[in-house]
Order: sequence, then C-alpha cells, then structure tokens
Amino acid sequence: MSIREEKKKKTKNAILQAAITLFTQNGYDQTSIEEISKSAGVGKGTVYSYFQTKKDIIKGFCEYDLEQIHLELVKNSNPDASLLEQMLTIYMTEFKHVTRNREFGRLFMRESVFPDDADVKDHCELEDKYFQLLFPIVTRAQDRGEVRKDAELLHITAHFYSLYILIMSAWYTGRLSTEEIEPAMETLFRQALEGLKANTDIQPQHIEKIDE
Amino acid sequence: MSIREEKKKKTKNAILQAAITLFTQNGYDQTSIEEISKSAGVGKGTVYSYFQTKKDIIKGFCEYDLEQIHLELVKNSNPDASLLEQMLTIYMTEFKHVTRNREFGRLFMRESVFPDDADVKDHCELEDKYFQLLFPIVTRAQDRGEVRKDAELLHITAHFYSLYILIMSAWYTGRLSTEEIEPAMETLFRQALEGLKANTDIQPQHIEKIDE
DNA sequence: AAAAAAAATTGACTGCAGTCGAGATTTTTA
DNA sequence: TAAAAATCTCGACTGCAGTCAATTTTTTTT
Repeated sequence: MSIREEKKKKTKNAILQAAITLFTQNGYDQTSIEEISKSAGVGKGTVYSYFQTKKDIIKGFCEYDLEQIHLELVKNSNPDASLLEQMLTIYMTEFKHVTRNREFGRLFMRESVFPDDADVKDHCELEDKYFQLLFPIVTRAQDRGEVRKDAELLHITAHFYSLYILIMSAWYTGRLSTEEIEPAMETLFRQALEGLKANTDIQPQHIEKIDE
Repeated sequence: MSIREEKKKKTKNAILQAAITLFTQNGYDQTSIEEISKSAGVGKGTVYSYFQTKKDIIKGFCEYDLEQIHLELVKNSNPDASLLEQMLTIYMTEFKHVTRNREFGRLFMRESVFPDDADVKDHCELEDKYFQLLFPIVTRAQDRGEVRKDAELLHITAHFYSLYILIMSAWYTGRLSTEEIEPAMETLFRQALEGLKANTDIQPQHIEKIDE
C-alpha cells in the first residue's frame, strides 16, 4: 500500500472516530463539521473530501457497522430453527444495533427507507447484499415445507422487512417501548405467517390464539 | 372573527401558497425562506411565527391535505367491498396523493415514519385519527367473517400500513415504477391475508396461486 | 377616546453546512 | 533525481436557516 493510501485510510478513520465521539457526546445538530475537523486534526475541507455531507458521516458509520453485523448474524444463526425464530433473531439484533443511538438510528432509517435520489444506488447495493443473505434462510424454510413456494423469495423477505420498519417507526413514535418490541415483533411475524384472514374453511379447533 | 384572527389566517395562507409554489417551481432546497417571505409579502421573521422550521411548511401542507383525502376516502368507499378492495383503494389513493410531488412526499414520509422527538405528539394525533377511520372497515370485515377476530384491530391495520410504507420505500428506491405499484400492493396485501406459511394441513387443492 | 397591555411583525444578526481556488504533497514521467 | 502531473489539504468565503430585540398593530382597560 502506497504512502498516500495509507494516509487516506488513517485520515478517514480519524474523521469518523472524531465525528462519532462528538456526535455521541454533544448530539448531531450540536456538532459542527469544523469541530470534527479540528478534533481529527485536519482542515474542514478535508472532511468534505472524505464525506459528501454531514449525514454521510453517519451513513458511513452505520453501513459499515451493519454489514459486519449482518455477516455475523447469518453465519451464527441456527439454520435448523424455524423461520420465525431466525427472522426474530436477525431483526431483533438489527433493531438493538440501530437504536443504540436514537439520533443516529433515526437519520439512518430515514435515509435507508426513503433515500435521496442521489443515494439510491448506494443504498440499494447494501440492501441487495442483505437480501442475498436472507434468501437462503427463506429457501430452506420453503424446503422444510414451512413457507409457501408459490410466492417470490423477495416478497416473503419483504413482508418481514416491512414489519421491521413498522416496528422501528412505532418505537420512534413512542407507541412501543423498548421492552415491548420483542413481543410485538413476534406477534406480527406470527400473524404474517398465519395470515390475517379468518380460517373459516379449516376445522375451528385448528385455530390458535396468537394475539395477547 | 376579530381583525387579528382574520389577518393571521390570510397571512398563513399567503405564506403556504407562496412556499408551495416556489418549492414546486424551484425545488425545496433551492428555495430560501427569505424568498418565500418576500413572495408572500411579509418579513422573514413572520414566516417563523407561523411555521417552526422550513420542513414544517411542507408538513403543514401535506397534513392538512391528507386529512381531507382521508375523510373523503372513508366516506366514499364502498362498505360492502372486500377488505382487500377497500384497503387497496385507500392506500392507492394515499400513494398517488403523497407522491404527486416526489420531494414533498419524501420529506413527509421521513417525518411521518421516523419523526423528530419534538414532533411525535403532533404526528401521533394525525395517525390516531387515521386509524380511527380504518377501524370500522376492519371491524366490518371481521363481522363478515373475512378477517380473524383473535387479532387486535390495531395489529390488523398495522399490517396493511406496514406494507404501504414498504411500497413507498420501494418506489423511492426505484425498485418499483409507478405502474408496478398497484399490482405489487395487491400481491402483498393478498399474501398478508392468506399468510406466508405453507398450507400443509389443508387439502392441497385449496391452495391458490397468488404470486404472478 | 386615551393609555396600557398584548400580540404580531420585522430585518439585522449569528452560526454553520458546504464550496472553491490556491498551495502542499505524493506519484509518475523522463 | 529533477520536472511534470496527479492528488490531497486547507481555510476563507458564500448563502441560508433560524433567533431576537426593537417596533408596529391590535385589543383591552379606564
């Protein structure tokens, strides 16, 4: 690695480190780029040669971090557990991770779910990688006869992802406290698997109570 | 109505009108508060006595507008149509409305789904009103035996809302084009009703193909 | 109807995000 | 290894969001 590349890596890290520290300490809005640059020992302009905008710094941090988590999660998850269990583990881990810092999480979710047009490409790549990790889990569940095969993988994955977003929203709007997240997620995931329609054409005794 | 209240109403309207016109014409970021104030014939400070922030102007516009749409929708919707049909009508109308202006819609969705802590209360009130409008529709579907009764109204409503958010996200990330929205929404809503699990314990011939 | 109180309006001001051209540093060329 | 080219660094500068104390307008009191 050349001197230049070496330095760039160090500088980028220093900026990221300084930014995260200051953001955590004083809040995102209360931290100026100039403070970050001073703390990282570089000029203000240099920060902008590593990150396009202030939001980008958070994005850079969260994305890198999440990618690590995803890889770990999928590796460590028990491939024989039920789809429900596996999805719960994955999305609860993701929830805990993203909400470690309320402010970062909010900015990250906003940008992830409703990205600026300029960031769409970037964001989709990350999401695609994620889906590629989830697909084998769903496929295995299909092979076990746990999940219908007449639905696209992407759609099945999308249902869980969609409920994850909903739950994040409920947390940010204060409708769910941190403790209520896990049971709520389980209920909703269960309902997604079971279906919302009344099971009229099945024997009534087969209906299980799912809601609390 | 006193002279003062009269004037306030007029001024607020003038600001909103000027803002929407300029935002639409030149884009949100390219429009400054000062331009808006000049165009509305007031001082810059006055704008801030009617709206707390720049984003608030968009919010004020969208919220008022949406509330009208909601009321109309629920009044005009056919109470005897299936839940699927009704939900599709409602959320497709909402989709079309929110995405009339791509930029406004994005800002509105970000703030609605992941609101700033300061805006949570405000936002929840609007959402609650919305849910109150949807509940009777779901209740009627339950009475018709279309939807399970062992699930909370809020949960059932939440499933559809969650898929609506997902679809908005897919539109903003370019995964779905405008024409693809309606069929995608129908597929996902259907799947939510039917459930994702394989119907192993039902007679196989009862399984319907839902995916395209 | 005049004085006092309350509320609304104003634009100069502050602080920060993001830009840009000049200068420093590293790499490539000769 | 010196000159030329490419890349990185910098902080002064621009433009705008949001604040605030002074002023004007309306309402209430006497």
